[in-house]
Amino acid sequence: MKIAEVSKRYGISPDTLRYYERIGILGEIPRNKSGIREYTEANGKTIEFVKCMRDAGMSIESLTEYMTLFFQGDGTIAARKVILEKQRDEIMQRIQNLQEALDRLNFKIDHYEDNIVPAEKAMRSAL
Amino acid sequence: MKIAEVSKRYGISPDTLRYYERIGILGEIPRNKSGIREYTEANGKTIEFVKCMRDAGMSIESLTEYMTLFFQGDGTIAARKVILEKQRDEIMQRIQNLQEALDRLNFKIDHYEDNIVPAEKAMRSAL
DNA sequence: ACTTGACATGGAGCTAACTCCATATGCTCT
DNA sequence: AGAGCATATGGAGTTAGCTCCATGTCAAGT
Repeated sequence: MKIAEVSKRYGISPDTLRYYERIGILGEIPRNKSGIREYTEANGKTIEFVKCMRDAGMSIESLTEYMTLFFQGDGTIAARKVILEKQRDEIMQRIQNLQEALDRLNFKIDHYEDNIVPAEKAMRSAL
Repeated sequence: MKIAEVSKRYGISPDTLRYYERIGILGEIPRNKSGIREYTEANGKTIEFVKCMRDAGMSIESLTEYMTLFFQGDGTIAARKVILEKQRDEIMQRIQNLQEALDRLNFKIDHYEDNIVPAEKAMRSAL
């Protein structure tokens, strides 16, 4: 598939796809005889993984490091696992932060009711 | 308390604290007679909230909007609630993304074992 | 009085991660 | 063939959110 379709399928702009390729995150994307990118299904899988990790806050730097190792083959499996485990820990930390903020927001939102109701009462009694 | 203590207590650099103040996120911080900031406990509560929301990915822009309304008093309660609810939805979405990435990472990490073990066996048999 | 260290201010600088642009080439349709 | 549209490339520009710096003031210790 061409870049426009990949862009649409994964919700990543063509510019960003070319950028990812340039910095080595996607490996080499095959081209047709006139130099146009023809993404394979395997490329699609990579892109989906990258998108998922980016959405989870993994840095471009870590992704580049991971993918570079990946493209080097099986000899790098142990090193890659270390990166993934570190990433997992960061994500768990992030989930904890988010949960804390969520609890706090829910508490605040619930208590806004306590304030709004009297405020509305005051308005009504002012009529 | 002075800026250094606040910085240490909440893990935010003095530069960032001054920056937050400048863009209106913290309101006016009281000064002593020689112009030095003397943060009150209330300022501390605000800072803690800001830190929590920033850690949860709330943008500076949204925080500024929210805090500006907050400092305008009770008339803005309804508007503030809307912002918090929107933020809550974003956080829930983010948690979902993170959970998805986490599942994926755990799956990958578990399967790395499947690859590493044969690789290690190969090494041992090569000795 | 002098040195030292925390603090203040305005503005410049920085990093990550895109995003946009000018220019060029190629495919497709009529 | 000409029009119109997708794509390619190299490089500049953008945005968010800080972070650093030069310069200056002030309070406390010696």
